[in-house]
Amino acid sequence: MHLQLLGLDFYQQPTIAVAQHLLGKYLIHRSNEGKTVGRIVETEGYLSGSDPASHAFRGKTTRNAAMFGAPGRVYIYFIYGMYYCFNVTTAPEAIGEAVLLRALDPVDGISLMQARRKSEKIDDLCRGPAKLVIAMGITPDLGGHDLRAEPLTIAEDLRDEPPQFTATARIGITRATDLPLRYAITGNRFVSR
DNA sequence: TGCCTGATTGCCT
DNA sequence: GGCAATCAGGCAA
Repeated sequence: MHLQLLGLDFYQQPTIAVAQHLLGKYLIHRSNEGKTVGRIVETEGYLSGSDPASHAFRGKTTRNAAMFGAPGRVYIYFIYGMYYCFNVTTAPEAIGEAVLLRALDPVDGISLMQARRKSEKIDDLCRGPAKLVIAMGITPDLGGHDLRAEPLTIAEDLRDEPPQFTATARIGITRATDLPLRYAITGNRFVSR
């Protein structure tokens, strides 16, 4: 597979555009356990100011500080007392916006994903924001990491056509449930729900 | 200080 | 389909 790193300008696009353009891209993590690769098939945008479902809605805090930092970085947060969710920060500094990765198509390192997830089911390895974090071996110490650098990067396969996607309401939130900020590759079997 | 909720998941009925 | 697990942050008192 021929992969090429994304350019910096990618990270300066508006959050909604980034959420859509991340579809079809590859998330690559190299750890001492091995390499895992997943194709992004489902994302959600979280905006600033007008989006009460966003962690950034009430302003910058210790927890969400990464959202207000430089774009193209990792924002990872602890939720429900036991899980982590993985985001890519998007907007310029001081503007708290990010894109949540909700599902991946397992591409490489599948046996490692199965071991981490304690599950053999390919379809279920990365179908869900906390599941993909476990399968990819992403840990909270990667918070703030620059995704242009190892060990965790995002790349594209130039042979890929931009995928068709569907926009729907975001999942698992109780506020701003009307905003169509969830994007999923149309008909993809690895999309959550 | 105390209570409630959450960008979830998996187990139980 | 229902609900427990498990804890940090937000908000009321």
